[in-house]
Amino acid sequence: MKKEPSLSDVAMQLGVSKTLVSFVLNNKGDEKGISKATQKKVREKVIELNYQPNQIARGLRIGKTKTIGLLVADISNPFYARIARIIEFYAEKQAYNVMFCSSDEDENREKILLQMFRERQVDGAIISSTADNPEFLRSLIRDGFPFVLIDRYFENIDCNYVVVDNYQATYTSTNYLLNKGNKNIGFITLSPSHISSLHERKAGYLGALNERKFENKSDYILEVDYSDVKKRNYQSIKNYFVKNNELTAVFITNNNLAVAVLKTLKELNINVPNDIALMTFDDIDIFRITTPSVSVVAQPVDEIGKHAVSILLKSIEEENSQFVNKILQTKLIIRESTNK
Amino acid sequence: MKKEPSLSDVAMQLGVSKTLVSFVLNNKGDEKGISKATQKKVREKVIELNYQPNQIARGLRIGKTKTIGLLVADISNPFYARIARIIEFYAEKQAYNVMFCSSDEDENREKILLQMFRERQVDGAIISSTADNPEFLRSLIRDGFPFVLIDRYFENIDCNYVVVDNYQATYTSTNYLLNKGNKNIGFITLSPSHISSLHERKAGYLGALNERKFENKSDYILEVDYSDVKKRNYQSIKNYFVKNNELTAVFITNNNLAVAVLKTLKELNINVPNDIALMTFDDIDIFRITTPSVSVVAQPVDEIGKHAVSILLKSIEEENSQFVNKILQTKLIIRESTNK
DNA sequence: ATGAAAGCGCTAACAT
DNA sequence: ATGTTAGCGCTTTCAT
Repeated sequence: MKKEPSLSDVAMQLGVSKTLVSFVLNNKGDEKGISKATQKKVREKVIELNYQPNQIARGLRIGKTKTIGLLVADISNPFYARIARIIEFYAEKQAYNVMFCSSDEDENREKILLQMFRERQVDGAIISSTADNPEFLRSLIRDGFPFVLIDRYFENIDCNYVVVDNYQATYTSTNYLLNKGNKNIGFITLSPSHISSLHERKAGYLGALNERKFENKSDYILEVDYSDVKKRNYQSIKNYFVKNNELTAVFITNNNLAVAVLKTLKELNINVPNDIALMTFDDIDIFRITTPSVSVVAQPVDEIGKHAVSILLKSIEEENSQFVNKILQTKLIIRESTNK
Repeated sequence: MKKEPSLSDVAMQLGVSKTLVSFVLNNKGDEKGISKATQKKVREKVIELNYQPNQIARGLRIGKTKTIGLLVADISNPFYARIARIIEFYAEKQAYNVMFCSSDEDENREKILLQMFRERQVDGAIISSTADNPEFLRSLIRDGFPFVLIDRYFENIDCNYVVVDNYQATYTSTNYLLNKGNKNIGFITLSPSHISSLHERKAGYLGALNERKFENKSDYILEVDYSDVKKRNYQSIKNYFVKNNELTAVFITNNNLAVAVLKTLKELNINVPNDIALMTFDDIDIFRITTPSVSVVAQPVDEIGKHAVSILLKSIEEENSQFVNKILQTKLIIRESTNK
């Protein structure tokens, strides 16, 4: 790799100081009273040499890298991929760049990746945390490292977060299914189950059942290992449906899992919605074009990304800004899969 | 943000030199003959202070950031999201991090983003280029900036790339459809059409038709604007099917586009595969669970990502390594959508 | 077995 | 209107 021209190359060739060149390039030329003529000379030389400022050096000097870290379970999950795109969009508007990492829902990996982000001096991070014991988040707060949680938060940790009202979402959805006359409603979710969003989704489901005095059979709740879904091992799902064939509806807490369930039902020759109604979290493309199309709880993905970035950047740029907590509402979209 | 402890904090508190601490932390303690006892002291102090090396400073000093850039059209396209995940996986193994950007198939954006990558001193980049006039890639080569193209390459630019045999892929697919007795086979692709992969896919389709002496009506080829797909404006697709209702099969060159077509066909009440057979590029989850499931040309995504990283890192770490060109084979996966 | 000092490329306070 | 200089936190050569 050829050596790139540096500020001093530009300065030297022009017979001026680095300071001057730096001022001009940072648009402080007028403010600092650099003559128009000199400014022009500088800009021309920059183009001639194809000089590109070294942002690493700049970052070291000013203590900011204009980079933010994005830490999610899996960047290839359409929900997170979509969020990544939105985050990129808003970050770029303010000249920030984004670095991503996938934790694979592994708490230990999450810690390591976060540490890596910090060593690389990202100015802050957007995190979908998988932590069960989020002590390490406390230490981020103690150090004043700016971050905002998305999708999941922790009751006993006071920090920035942007989440949706998961309880309300599944409470409403379950009621919808009950009102359609379903008496045996299954619930399929992911483990690790300590994750706040999953936890609350389950609570919303149970809340709706209890309120209507429906018994909630524990058999009707299935927790599938994240790693099984990743490895496409759907045995537990198959067993679940074989065993609980009196179910008339099922709610699924995550898009990946819903895909797994749809595949399994297809294999088992169980028809949606005639044999069983189906509803899931996450409005991704796929659910609009399946036959039947799938009723979903849509998260306001754009809003999540937008708020996450704006809260983070505020947190980075203003010392001691207050923590902000944003709880967004979801939207129930009814399609064919719940239409018996 | 609290000031982080630095190397000299560690050194000072221990009453030793920065050099020594640096040696120990870079595992050169033994080689440099630092006594075991001192090494132990250093490591303990590091933990006590929770010292985290500043990789920006390190990067400036050694001229490497251990970061690679990933530039694609849209990180939220499942094909690219998947590749991103793979690239992350292999990069991490060698202690590299990845920064991503989406060009939106905009050549000018691509140039700017690439420049930004260079200013941020990424050690190299993996690029799915949208360029029509790829002169700026030549200047990367001139500067010795390491990069590898994926998905698309340029005939007259000698550089690293990892692509699939697109001609063969559509040639085989079209022949499959012809053998099934289809006489009027449509072809729906994206513009900008100069992109090598799209270009070759079209050539493969035409090649198969010509060989069998089938006339290729230009009406049967539809080019949809990338921006229309993004904006979910499917009017041209609708018109196409209304106009060409003698089609018995259609091949689509990209997953996003296929989703758009499936939605449109559903709206128009055109049944797949009874009214029309359908086949597309890219084996993403969605196509396995639709009814009917969709026949696809599967790209070896894992292989693409794996090779891209390994070629790039080699290119970064070895001066004057030869350019390598990898052309991978696709796999035709037949599902229900072509089963009349 | 350990340290001093230079320098990566930049910014900014302080000259002049 | 422009220049000198110190220093961000690290690595590494050369001393001792």
